[in-house]
Order: sequence, then C-alpha cells, then structure tokens
Amino acid sequence: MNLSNIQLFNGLKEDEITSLLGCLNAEKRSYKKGEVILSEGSTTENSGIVLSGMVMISCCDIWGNNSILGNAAPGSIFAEVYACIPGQPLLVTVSAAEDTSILFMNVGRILTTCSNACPFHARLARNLLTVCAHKNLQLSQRIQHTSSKSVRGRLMSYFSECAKHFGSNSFLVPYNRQQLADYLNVDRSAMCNELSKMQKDGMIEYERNHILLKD
Amino acid sequence: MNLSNIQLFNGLKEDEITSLLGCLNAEKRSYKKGEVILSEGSTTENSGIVLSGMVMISCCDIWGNNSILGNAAPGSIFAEVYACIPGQPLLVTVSAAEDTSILFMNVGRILTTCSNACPFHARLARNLLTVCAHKNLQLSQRIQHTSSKSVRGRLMSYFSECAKHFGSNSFLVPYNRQQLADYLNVDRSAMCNELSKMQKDGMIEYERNHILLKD
DNA sequence: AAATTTCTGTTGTTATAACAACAAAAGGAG
DNA sequence: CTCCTTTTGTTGTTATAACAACAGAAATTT
Repeated sequence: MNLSNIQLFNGLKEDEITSLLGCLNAEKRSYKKGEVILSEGSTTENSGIVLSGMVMISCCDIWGNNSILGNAAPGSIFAEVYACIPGQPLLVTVSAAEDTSILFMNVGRILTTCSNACPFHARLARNLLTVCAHKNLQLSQRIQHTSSKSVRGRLMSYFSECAKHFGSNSFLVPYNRQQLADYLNVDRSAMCNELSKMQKDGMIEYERNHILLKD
Repeated sequence: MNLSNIQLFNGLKEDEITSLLGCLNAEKRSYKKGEVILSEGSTTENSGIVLSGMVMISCCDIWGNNSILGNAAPGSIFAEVYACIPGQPLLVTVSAAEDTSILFMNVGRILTTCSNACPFHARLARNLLTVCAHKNLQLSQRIQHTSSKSVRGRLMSYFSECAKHFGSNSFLVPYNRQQLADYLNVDRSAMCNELSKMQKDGMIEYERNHILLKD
C-alpha cells in the first residue's frame, strides 16, 4: 500500500507524510485472520490504516446477535471516530477478516496538542473530516440496506449499491455468506435460499461471490 | 435557543458567533409540522441548526419502506455531512416532526475559501469534526438497536440506551409509535403488541411515551 | 363543546424468516 | 492424494413478525 494513495493523506507529499508519521507515533502491526484488533468497550487513542488484508467492523449485543457494520480495505482508516472523541469506549469490534497489517497512529493528537508544530496538520484535519463524513454515508447506506423487511429487498438494495459502486452489473461481494447475512441482519440459510430463488426468478445470476444483476 | 449552547459553537463567545453567522450566510427559516426541509437526492451547501421544534431524518426506498435514522432536537445540527462533501446528493430526507425553526448556514465554506479570514474558523472546524464523529456514533447505535431479529430485542436495546442516556430507568421516548417502529424497522402494530406483552411480563411499564424499565 | 383527525392498542390470519440439520462443494494441511 | 475444515446450498418445521381491520383514546380544529 502506497501511503500517498491513502484518503487521509490526500494532498500531502511523500516527505510530508513521513514527517507526519513521526508526529503521530505511527506504528505497524500484523494480525492473523480472525484476530481481534480492537474490542468493543475498550478505549483507544489510535486509529488504524489498513495497509494490506481486510478488517471487519462488527458489534455483538448481549444476546449474541452479531452485526457487521462494514469493512475496511487497504487504504481505509478505522476507529477515527474514537480518535475524535477522547475517552469514548468503542461501540464496535474490529477484527481481521484475513491476514492483515495495520498502521496505527494517534490521529487525535492533531486536534489537541501542537496544532501548528507541523505545517501539514491543517490539511490532515480537513482530510479527517472528509473521511469521517464518508464513514457517515457508509453507515447511512448500511441502514438503508436493512430497511426492507424482506430478505430479497435487503439483497436487492445492497446489490444495487454494489453495481453502482463498481459501475457494472457484474461485481464481487467482499463478504462470504455468513458475513453478508450479518451485514444485512438476516439468517444465512434463509439468505442462501432467497439467493437461489432470485436466480430462478431471473433477477440475478451468481457463482459464489460473483454476482450478476440482471436488467 | 441560545446560540452559545450549540455544540457547533462550543468554546466561542457570543460576538465571535455573531461574526461567524455573517461569514457563513446564516439564514433563519420556519417549517410547519410535516413539511419537508431537505429532500433525498437533492444537493445542498447548507447545514441546518434546529432552533426550536424537532426534525426527523429518514429515508424511503423504492418500495416505500420508510426508515427513520434519527432526530435532531434544538441545538443539534443536520446535513453537516453534505456540507463536508460538496456535491454529494442527500441519502436522507429531513422533515419537521413539529413546527420548527431552522438556522441554515454554509458550514462547508470553512473548509474551502478564506480559511484564515475569520480567526474562529479553526475552532469551528474542530467542532464540526466532533459533531460529525458524534453523528457517527448515533448511526452505529441505531444499527445496534436493529441488530436483534425480534421486536422485543430491538425495543430492549433501544430502551436500555434511553435509560443510560437519561440516567434513569424512567424516560420519555422522543418518537410516537409509528416513528419508533420506523426507527426500529418493525411493524407498528406488532410493536404495540409486543409492548403490551412486555408489560404483562413485568419488564416495563408504560403510559404513552413515558417508559419505565424494570430492574 | 362538538366534530374531525390522528394516534394507540387489540385481534386474527397469513406469509415468511428463523432455525435446525444435513449434504455437497471448496479450500487447506499434511 | 487424502484427510480435515470451512463454506455454501438445500429441505422441512416452527415461531413470529407483517399485515389488515377495527375500536377506543387523545389531540386538534372549528
């Protein structure tokens, strides 16, 4: 992952980024598939940037209902909200969906101390706001995708979004079946069932994670 | 509504706020109950601050499923995300839950033009980030409250949050039954039904919008 | 105060999603 | 290649949420 392709560092030059990494105590860590990176209920000063692999952001209620809020692919940042609100316990758990390496940094520092020690702080703060706003949109979309009461409605809402995002009716879903079910808050087997009905009805064709949305 | 009590203006003095309002083309407007303030799909440069009344933030899919994402009481800001991402069409509709007055302002301006023309811009930008982060948490919570597959689970998740927020097991719900059902994505009558069962089971007592959560 | 509208609670029916259990396929490890 | 694990698809049963329809209460209007 090239650091200059990261949303958070948008508009910054390589050497400026290097200098920032020092400011923010950047530190790289690796995780095996399935490992928990940040736990619901804990606090953190650090946000993470996914360098490689993939992380899932999920929450689990006291009855054991697991819900996926979203994922973060290489280049994406997570836990930036908690960097902006010091002391706020995490409402979510972040875990590695596959072997993953993360760059942690104390992003919140740009909001408090030495706001002019580094000349690029202002730009970083603006980027952080943009990232935060986009996260907001992602959450709104996830809410929209679960607003239908039927499994089919939820799948169609999500697939339509995917198609729009990929600019094609043919796309790859970044979740396996269980994860997709947890994202849409439905039962996996009911969802598998509905997928095959939708294929019979000619709405979609699929082969594992590859979906083709018809007309 | 006293402007110095508004989150967005946190840490600013009265006269500084007055000066800012000029910078950001602030403009006050009033809406009758039920009126649409901002429409899904449109774009806006303006964010709104609720001065009095209440607004609902909702979305409606192509099949007519209406979902409430949240509300904004006096002092709260809405559409700040769209101020941070110029040109992004609204994913939601904002409407007046009762007679409401709104202060609109071009908040996004602090991110682009004249970032030093006004000495309070930096503070405002920081506040905006905080507000945005809090919105994020609200959306995460709304997702959590709909993660249970049962109506009862959703109600309990929401009520627990209310009790925590009010610091008491006795609290007022800011939604009527239909709105609460739309917030939790369940059928209203099924929800009413479940409420009375929960009362029979001794989990809650209620009288209209006043809820008492037992033990 | 009367009339109208909106909101809330109730009931019964029906559709459907959850659940459990299993078989088949795919992927990895030795 | 074979064994083992994980993932996906399928089926049947059951619980439950959606839906429709209505009555009573509350709020609003005139």
